[in-house]
Amino acid sequence: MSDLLDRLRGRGWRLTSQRRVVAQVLDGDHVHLTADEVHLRAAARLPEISRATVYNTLGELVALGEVLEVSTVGRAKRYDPNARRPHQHLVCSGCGTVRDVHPAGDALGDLPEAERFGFAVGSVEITYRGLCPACA
Amino acid sequence: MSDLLDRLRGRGWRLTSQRRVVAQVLDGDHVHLTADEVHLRAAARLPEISRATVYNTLGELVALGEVLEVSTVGRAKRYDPNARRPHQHLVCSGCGTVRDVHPAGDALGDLPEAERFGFAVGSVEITYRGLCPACA
DNA sequence: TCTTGACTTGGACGAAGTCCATCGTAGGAT
DNA sequence: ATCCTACGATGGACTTCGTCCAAGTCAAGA
Repeated sequence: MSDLLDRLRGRGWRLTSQRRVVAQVLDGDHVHLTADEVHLRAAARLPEISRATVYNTLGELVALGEVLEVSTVGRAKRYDPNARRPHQHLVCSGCGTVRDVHPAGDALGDLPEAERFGFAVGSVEITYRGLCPACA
Repeated sequence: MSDLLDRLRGRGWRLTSQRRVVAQVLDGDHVHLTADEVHLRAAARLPEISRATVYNTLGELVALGEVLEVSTVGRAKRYDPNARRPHQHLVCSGCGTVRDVHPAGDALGDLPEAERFGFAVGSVEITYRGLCPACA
């Protein structure tokens, strides 16, 4: 965790108490929180932190590549602090729960040259959708 | 197109002029429209159509599997009328252009049983990201 | 043609997220 | 140790995207 704070300081970040708290919340456990949940947990430690600051900080962490945005259909974005090990996501269509998964194939390689339309393809994002045991 | 209307009638849909117009708009050209764009185009043919009806109709078409929701990063959902042939999307990180692509692998099969956490996995959504020739 | 319940309407409502003017403070300068 | 100041925080208004609802309308079967 202090690793993260160190990296941020190394990039010229001012270490405000707000940013420290947001970083701590994200590092706390490996869940996929919405911005609102991050705000809730951050406010437990620093009651006066504002929503705008949480949004700003999350946006900056995403821009720095320290945190990933998980695109969800029709729900609030979720933030994934596990940006360092590549993985994909399994999303419950019922409750929105997100789990990290590690499929076997090579999706990038599976896209034939003829299908790339001259694009410089850099990444693949795979989302598996289904119902979790509780929602089934 | 009348194929689509036939299928919908076969499923017990009442064929209202509003539903007809939305179906026509979606069938018109193979683009990836937002709900608002669908409403705009539908209103060109049937000026008094309401936003609520467009949302309802799109939701029903998605539920019936006639249209796909494309998850976009942080913007409005897009609706893809090309639901009959399975395909994935190639998105330009520069300008946002979306192209349909057809990768070779079997992404669903690539997710090991041990990685499914008891979920009933039903679909995979793959998004390739990169820069199109114009943006590169 | 009549009837009826499915469909549509528009406006209020709500959730998620952005913007902005103003205030506060981290951290370098002295 | 204190001062300065630009960067960051604040909170409330605003925007965007979408849902809900009560009341009115109409497609299609009897």
